[in-house]
Amino acid sequence: MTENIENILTQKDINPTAMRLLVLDFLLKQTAAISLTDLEKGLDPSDRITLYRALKKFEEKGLVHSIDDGSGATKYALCENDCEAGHHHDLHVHFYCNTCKETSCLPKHHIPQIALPEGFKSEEVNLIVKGVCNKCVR
Amino acid sequence: MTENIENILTQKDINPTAMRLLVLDFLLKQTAAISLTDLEKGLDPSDRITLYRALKKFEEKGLVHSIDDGSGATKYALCENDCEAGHHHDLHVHFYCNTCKETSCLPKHHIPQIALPEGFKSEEVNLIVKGVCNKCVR
DNA sequence: AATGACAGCGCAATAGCATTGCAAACTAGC
DNA sequence: GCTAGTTTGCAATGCTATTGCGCTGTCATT
Repeated sequence: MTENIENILTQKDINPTAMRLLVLDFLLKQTAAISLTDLEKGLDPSDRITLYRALKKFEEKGLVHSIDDGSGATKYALCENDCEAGHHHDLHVHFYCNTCKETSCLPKHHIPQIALPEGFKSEEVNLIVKGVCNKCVR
Repeated sequence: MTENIENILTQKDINPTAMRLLVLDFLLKQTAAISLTDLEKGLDPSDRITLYRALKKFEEKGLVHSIDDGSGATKYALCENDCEAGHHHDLHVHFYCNTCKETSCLPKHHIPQIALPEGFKSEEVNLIVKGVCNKCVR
């Protein structure tokens, strides 16, 4: 069981330490993107800085991607399989629910091509839709 | 001359104080969206808090809109004419230049409709394109 | 088995940003 | 001129990201 998680790390060239296994395990259980504070609360007696560095390492190695949803805190979520170190493919839409404050990925919804004016070169696109998610709507 | 600026404020139901005239005047001179810190530096011997509250007031009254470009600092830019108090129409794309760190509005590029999954309700869309702007590209 | 290099971890500390409370200064209406 | 309400400036708070440093455990080499 833990073998699985460990494999994920080693495949991404990340040393599987106890702390990192915990973090990855926690991430795998999430349905939405989580902030550093969420992670800290989820893994109670843990140091915030250590978790921060674990996430940074994961991001650097292409295991998670970070999302800035405008809530002030950076959110993190596991990447799709096709991400590589330093070369993210997270060109999908993120959804921020104004009610439950959860940020989730909508990987099926690709970001449409934006026609930029002459001389502009696009390197990255960030599309956040805010509203009410399917759990909060009624 | 100052008459003009004053009129803009009164039309938006904002008391035209000296400070606010200065802020609006500064905003009118900008080609890109500016952060609070930019504003503070541009109007040198001014209190950051006062400027912050001026911008808040402007935003509340529909004179400027705020943009979170992921740089950590909120940027502000004047609205188009069709904005009203509490009811913004800033559904245009924002461009963040990774080189000069400037954020500009691309009002001609409307945000395409995003088809959300069942049960999701969109209230606001935030589309930031990052790359190199026409001044920095070569 | 001892040693040394190194990675990871936890604590402390820093810096930048948004935001609020409070008291002084100012403005407008009476 | 006086009072009420608005605006301003200072101080302070809280949250976030980020870095430095020393301790600890691990692993390889001798």
